[in-house]
Amino acid sequence: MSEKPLNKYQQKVVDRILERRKQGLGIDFRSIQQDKDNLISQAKHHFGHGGYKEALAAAGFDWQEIRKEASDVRKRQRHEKWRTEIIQEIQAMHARGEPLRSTDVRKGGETLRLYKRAQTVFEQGWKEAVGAALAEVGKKGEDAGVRGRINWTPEKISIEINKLDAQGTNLSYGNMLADPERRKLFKAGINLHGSWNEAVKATGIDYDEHVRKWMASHRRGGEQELTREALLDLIEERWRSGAPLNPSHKALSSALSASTRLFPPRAGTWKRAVEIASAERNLGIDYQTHVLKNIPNKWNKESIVAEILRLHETKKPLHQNAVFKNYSKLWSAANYYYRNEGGWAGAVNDAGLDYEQLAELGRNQVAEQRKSPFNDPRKLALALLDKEAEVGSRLRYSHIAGKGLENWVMKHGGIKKMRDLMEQERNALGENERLALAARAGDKRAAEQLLNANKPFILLIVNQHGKRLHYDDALQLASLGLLQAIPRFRILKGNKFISYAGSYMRNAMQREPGGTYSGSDTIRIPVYAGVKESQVGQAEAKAAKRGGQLSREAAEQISRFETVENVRKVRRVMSLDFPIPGREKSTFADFIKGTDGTEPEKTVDAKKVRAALEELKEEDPRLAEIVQRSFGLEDDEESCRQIAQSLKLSYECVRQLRQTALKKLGEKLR
DNA sequence: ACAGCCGATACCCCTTATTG
DNA sequence: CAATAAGGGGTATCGGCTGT
Repeated sequence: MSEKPLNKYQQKVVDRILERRKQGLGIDFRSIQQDKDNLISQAKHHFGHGGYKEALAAAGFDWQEIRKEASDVRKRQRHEKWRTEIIQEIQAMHARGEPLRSTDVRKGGETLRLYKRAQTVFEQGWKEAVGAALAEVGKKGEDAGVRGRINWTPEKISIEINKLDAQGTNLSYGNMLADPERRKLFKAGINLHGSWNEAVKATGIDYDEHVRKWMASHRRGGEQELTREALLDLIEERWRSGAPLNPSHKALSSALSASTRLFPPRAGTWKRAVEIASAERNLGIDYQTHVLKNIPNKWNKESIVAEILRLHETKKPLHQNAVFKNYSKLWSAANYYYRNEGGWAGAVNDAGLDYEQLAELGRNQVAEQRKSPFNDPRKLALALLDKEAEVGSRLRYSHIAGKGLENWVMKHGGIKKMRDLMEQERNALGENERLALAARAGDKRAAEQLLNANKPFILLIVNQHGKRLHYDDALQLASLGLLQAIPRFRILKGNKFISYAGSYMRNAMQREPGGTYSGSDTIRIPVYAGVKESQVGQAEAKAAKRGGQLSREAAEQISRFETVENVRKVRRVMSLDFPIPGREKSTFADFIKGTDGTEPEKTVDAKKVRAALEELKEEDPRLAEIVQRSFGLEDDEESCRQIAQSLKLSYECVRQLRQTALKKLGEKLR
């Protein structure tokens, strides 16, 4: 803030500043730099310390203000640019037929980014952006389903109902309920009028009449609404020819609907139709004995009471909503048989229970069930661990900013706190579960460790479920199964990894060998791993030589894998170095399973194994030989088939003998 | 090497709408 | 109605960049 008069150089600088200003150029630091103007260095030179700041002051500008002004300008420019980008993108989305409602675009990913940006650029946010975008193509936001929240009033409901009616929409309860588009209106109608029926009636439409008309006009092609006479004819004819007359019979569907129209009121109309036919045509049908007896009806008061008691014993909620939803047959039966005794409540009371009390209990129970598990911060921490594994890096706020998890995280003190809790929970996990998380996050070594650590378990599963397969195949399938389980494993569910993986392993092996499993699912690896890897390697090398083209020979070698992806996948699995029963003798102990299968991970001292093996040799040298050869204790390990060939036994026989041998060894090691 | 700037993003909190 | 999800506003921090 120099009060001193300016020298001529300084004056020149000030003039240049004013000149820029006059031309509408920016006079903030950045703009000048961007224009490669030497004004800054001039100012520094002539104004000394403080440089440009001083010069600005001398020119009568406040540095802070100029800065702010400039940043505002940039912001405006940026926003202007965004504005067109956003509008273009929305139009493109609209053209692609993608949903434009804020609830849809806010779900995450690119659209969420677009949405947030629209919020900063447009004063009224997303809604305005969509409106502007669609206005350019001559449409309104409503066309894309965008609408604000609706404060429903009876008037609005009536207007909407009238609109739908004019469009020829089926206003029946079932149709409204089924259609998510109309759900809001439907719910609002029920809320404000007590029932949908009332809502429609309040609009001045006769609900029953409407539904009847609609049904009639939408009758499937060719079907004619039966006349009264035709209906009676039909009943008579069926009765005389001995055809079944019970209403559940398929051939009677149109007759049934006609009966509701011809013989109202609705309930029991079929019965009435039959009775009328019987009376007018002198058929002498007794509905009760001739028709109803054909209907397999398990319900009566007794069975209803029994069913209620059964449900009560299994602690199922018995308030009417739950029963209506879960046991609709029981519900309608009870309401029918107890129609004069208080309906469902009457039935429950008849079962000797207190309905009011049960209803209260049931409601509470349901409310409890509905409560999110995340009320427990530890559960939330587990979910976050899963999430972290899913994204594969340290969990950031943006990963959970999808509102659902975010709200819970906030409720429990923010993400920093949750990170601590996550760490605690992680430490409380078992080794397998920790490894599974790491593996899911993309840690190859963790996957490898997981395989190694569970070797005994894999062997156990292979022995139990891989009987129909070549042993080595089974081993590969089982280990693939374990790997498949990794990305789908969720800590939150509270399962042990190994029990979860078990089902994948079993599934993998139980699939038909040679079956058409392709793509990202299981691949069957038919032969010995090392051989296959070298085959694949060779094939790829040859392919590379030919500039990516596989020779016929090479293609044949790998053709079992069907696709290049599968070949790669095989390579990946191989590179995990799955431990085919080892060449190092000391690892053998790992393969002996406990006979009860409860502690497959228990390992045994190698020396003891050797002793046990010697013992076995005494008892049954053939068993010992099979074990030695199949696990390569003396020499290279051999497959069951190889051993079978040299012993002149069948493959299956050798496999069984090996199993027996392992079992015996296991017992000796106890 | 260090400080300051700046835009973007991370983080947080409170209000309001929706849901069951 | 209670529980949950969405809406929307704010401050703090990050990380790239520049000038000293």
